[in-house]
Amino acid sequence: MDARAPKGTVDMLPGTARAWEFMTKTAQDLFGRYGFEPIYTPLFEHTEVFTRGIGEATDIVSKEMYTFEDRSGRSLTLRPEGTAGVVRAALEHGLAAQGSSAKLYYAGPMFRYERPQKGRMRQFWQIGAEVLGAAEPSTDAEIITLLVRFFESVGIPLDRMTLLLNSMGDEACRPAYRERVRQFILQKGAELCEECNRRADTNPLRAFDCKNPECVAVMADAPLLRDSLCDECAEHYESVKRHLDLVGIAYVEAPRLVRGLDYYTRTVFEVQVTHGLGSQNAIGGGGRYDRLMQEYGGPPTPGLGFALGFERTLLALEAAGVDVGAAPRTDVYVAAVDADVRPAAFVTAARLRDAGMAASLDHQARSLKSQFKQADRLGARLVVVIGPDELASGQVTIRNMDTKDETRAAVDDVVVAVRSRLG
RNA sequence: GUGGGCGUAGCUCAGUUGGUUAGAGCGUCGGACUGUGGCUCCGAAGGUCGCGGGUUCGAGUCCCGUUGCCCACCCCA
Repeated sequence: MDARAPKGTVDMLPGTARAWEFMTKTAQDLFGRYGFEPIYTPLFEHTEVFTRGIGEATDIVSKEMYTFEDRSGRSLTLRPEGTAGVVRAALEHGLAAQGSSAKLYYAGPMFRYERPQKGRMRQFWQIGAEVLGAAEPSTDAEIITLLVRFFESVGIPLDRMTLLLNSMGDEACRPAYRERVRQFILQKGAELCEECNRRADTNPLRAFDCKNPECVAVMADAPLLRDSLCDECAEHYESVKRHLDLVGIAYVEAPRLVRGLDYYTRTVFEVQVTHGLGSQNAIGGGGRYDRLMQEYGGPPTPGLGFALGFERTLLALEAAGVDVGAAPRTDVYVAAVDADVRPAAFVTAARLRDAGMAASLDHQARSLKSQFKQADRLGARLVVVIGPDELASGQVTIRNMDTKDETRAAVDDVVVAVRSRLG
């Protein structure tokens, strides 16, 4: 068989896995301080959860989903993002029912059928946070702050990230604006690429996302939503900015920032970095989705959240020269001189571990010399040597690997002796 | 879906105009007078040269196909 992982997936070997754990722990601690609680939702959902939530016309739904039928003929889809499932779960369990609110975070893999490249995988990991049942602009500022603080906490220098901010309007002002953009595109049709022309009817705002230089140039003259926000949206947006100012979170207004999921309303944001991501630039992003719960048939429930990518965050950290997650270091290595004393070494290591120390030993009857090499490689500060001599006198030898001092201790006292020597 | 680059030991790579037993560094294992590490020295193990065809007396080296990886487009985390 082919031992290689499927295209677009990777094994997270210990070095990467440690970074994953570091990021997860950082999030658990930080998000907890902001009042968020963990939630785990299924890795797959009924396909409709995503098609209705994310939007039929989006790239994700139209060409990137892992959709399959189970043995009963249900259409299921591996989650391409985390928000839809969390909102669905909140609806199912009434987590934000009747005016209550919920603050939830999750971490885990997402799946999108794409051509892999730097910072882009078919299975990729995200941490996300969602607030359901909160409409106030201070909530937007709070969750944006959390996102920025997370990146700071793991070690991305502030001067390497940019927070982009925009408002997408709501059902009161977006439809009219959308129509204006559509008209604009139709008018400029000849100057825009084929894809953008197609977008005119399906999702005109996405034309702002086109990287084609000519399209970018043309779209630069397109009407901006900022100039046609309804009063409520404009007010909300201003308030979000004021709250960010209050806590000193720097942002750059990006009136053309349009994110790839249809459920966003009002606030959208994205954190970009300049180094390490190849042709990608966003390490995290999110926004408000005040109509998503209704889309699922639930009561009107405002919501907002963000997601950040593990892989991209790690790339940004590496580019910034941040060393994440050192390998665990062995405190003490237990060396056996010959086969007769190996049971004693085995027991000694077990006792040291039971007492809370990190102990290692050889199981392959290697020479004493190679056991020392191993001890050195593992970074052991002490080596407990057990041999015929020691056993005869009921003692063990304890060598300090840094100073090379060797002392003896009674076998029965080895735990205490090692602990005191470890300081 | 489209385009470009690349696939040689566990890892990073060399392999001359096609020519005999495919190399190096690192890593691993063993050894350098009797039970002791980091440096040094010696030695060993380890390779279907991605896979399949073809050209040739002969191919890791050339041609075709295929597959995988990487990077980019698209879009996003």
